[in-house]
Parts: sequence; C-alpha cells; structure tokens
Amino acid sequence: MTTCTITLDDMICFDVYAANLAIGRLYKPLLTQFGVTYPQYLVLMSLWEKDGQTVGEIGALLGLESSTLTPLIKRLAAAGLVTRLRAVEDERRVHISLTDKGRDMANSRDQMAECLVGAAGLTLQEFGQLRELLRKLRSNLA
Amino acid sequence: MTTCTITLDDMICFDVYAANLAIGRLYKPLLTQFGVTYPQYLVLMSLWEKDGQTVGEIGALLGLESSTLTPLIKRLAAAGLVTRLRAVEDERRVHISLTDKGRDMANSRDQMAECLVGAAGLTLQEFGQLRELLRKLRSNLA
DNA sequence: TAATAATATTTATCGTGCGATCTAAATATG
DNA sequence: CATATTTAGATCGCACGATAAATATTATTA
Repeated sequence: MTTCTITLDDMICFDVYAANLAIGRLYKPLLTQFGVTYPQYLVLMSLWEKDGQTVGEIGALLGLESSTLTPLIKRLAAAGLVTRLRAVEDERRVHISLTDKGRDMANSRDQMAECLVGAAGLTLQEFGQLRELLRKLRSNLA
Repeated sequence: MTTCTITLDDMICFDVYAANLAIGRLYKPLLTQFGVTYPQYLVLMSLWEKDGQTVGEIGALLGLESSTLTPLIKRLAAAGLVTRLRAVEDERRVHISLTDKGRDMANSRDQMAECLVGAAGLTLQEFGQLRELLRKLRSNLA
C-alpha cells in the first residue's frame, strides 16, 4: 500500500527532473543561435505573452525570486533583447519590455514548437493532459 | 491550427520547469536536514533502487554526463553517504555504493512521499498518468 | 507621523550542467 | 601482434542558476 504511493512519488520527481533537462537539451541548439539560455528563453516567452511585466510578475509566473531574475534579466538586457524601466508611479517596480530584437525572436517559437511537438511523440490530447496535470501539481505545491 | 500547438508546447516546457522547481522547494527543508541537495537526493534514490551502480548507469537514469555526476557524487562521498570503488574487472568503471549512513536515509523516502503526495493534490490515477506521460516524453526526446 | 509591508537590488555563496580534453582500458581491425 | 577505435570516467574551466541575507526605496496603514 504505502510502498505503492512511495514508488509513484519518487518516480514523479525523477521524471519531472529528467524531462526538464531533456527539453532544455532539445532547445539548446536553437537557443545558442540566439545567444540565450533556456531559463532566459522562458522569461522571453512570458514577455511575448504579455509585454512590460514587472520583475515580480515574471517571478510569479516562473516561480523564481527576484534575486534570481534580476541578473538573468540584466543578461537579456545586455544582449539587447529587453529594456528595464523603473515605473514612475512606484519606483520600486521595474518593468521589463521587449526591444525590436527581442520581439523578433518570437518567430522562433514556431520552430521550437514544431521541434518539440515533433520530437515528443505525444498527441495533442496527451499534451493537454500533461499540461493540465503539471499545472494542477504546481498550483497545489505553491 | 499552428498557434494552437505552439501555445500547448510552450506551456509544457514552462510547466515542466516550474513543477521541477516546486518539487525541489518542497523537498528542500527535509533535504537540508540531511545536508544534501535535490539532485544529490535523486542520485541516492537511484542507489536505493539498485545499489552499486556505475557512474554511467546513474547518468543514464538521470540524463546527466559524468562531468556533472563525478563532482556531485564526490560531495555525497565527502558527506559519508556513498563510497566510490573502481571495478577490478574493468578499471574504467566506478561503482557507487551506499554506506550505512546513506542506506539509513532511505527511510526518509516515506516522509518525502507522504509530503509530496499530500501536497500535490493529485489522485493515484493522476500520478500514474503524469508519470507515464513524462516517461514517454522523455524517452522520445532522448 | 511612525511602523510595517512590498519591490527590487546587491552581495556572497554554492552547486549544477556542459563542453573540451585527457587518460586508461577494452575491443575491433588489419 | 600491432594499431586503431571505442568506451568509461576524470579533470578542468566556465557560465549560469538558485538562494539567503542585507540594504534601499517606496507604499500602505494604523
């Protein structure tokens, strides 16, 4: 009984870990072309979804502290992909906005998507299931 | 059509990433008690499953290179949790074995399991689904 | 106004992950 | 038998991720 749930659990964290690395490895060739890392790409994704978010908002999406994001975003800014602008109404907030160059990178999503969807070998239904389960898991853990 | 698959895909890598961090964060309090990190714990897990594996075998399980594992395992050895023993029949291979202290830590799996199963808010069926989808995804990507 | 909370930065630290290179040993090929 | 290739790991160096703790600044609220 208990051993059953234990095995299940342990395999889950195992598999989430390995799957995360595998996806990152799949994306790497494309990402290095743009000179960004996988976590940096995830930040860009959140900006393509909604531009001008604050550091805190992005952190909430990815589950990262600002102390992790600040240097990461500075690297994106150094690469000319985003700009950091402190809000005038509340100078604690820093809004991150895409540059033209950063916006252009959004086209790469198509390549990435096809790449993953093709390589993953999952049906669209399975993708949906997986996404839903992961979101449920995460929101409960948070 | 295409936009549909794109959104799906992007959310997947997003969620795998965030879920992985969330699980690590959940485990962290327990792990720091033992003085090990989350990836180190995963290595221990694979040894509890099968003791005496070589570096390469563990790497295949987790999807890690020896250049990542070697220093990681040395930290486990320094903590007195495992021993590294070169095989006599093939001196290229290094077998990693649990010490008594490392074996004792296996009891913590129960706590971990209950912790995750409780916090995840997933049914056993959902756990099984999730595990199966992740394994399928990963094996196709590899 | 004073106390408290929120937002982000800075600093410091540690560990992960990988590429490249190296050695040694096993295996294959001529 | 000699040589080449493959395999298993180690080693080195590097960039980055992730967090904790301390600080500064601004909002909020009592």
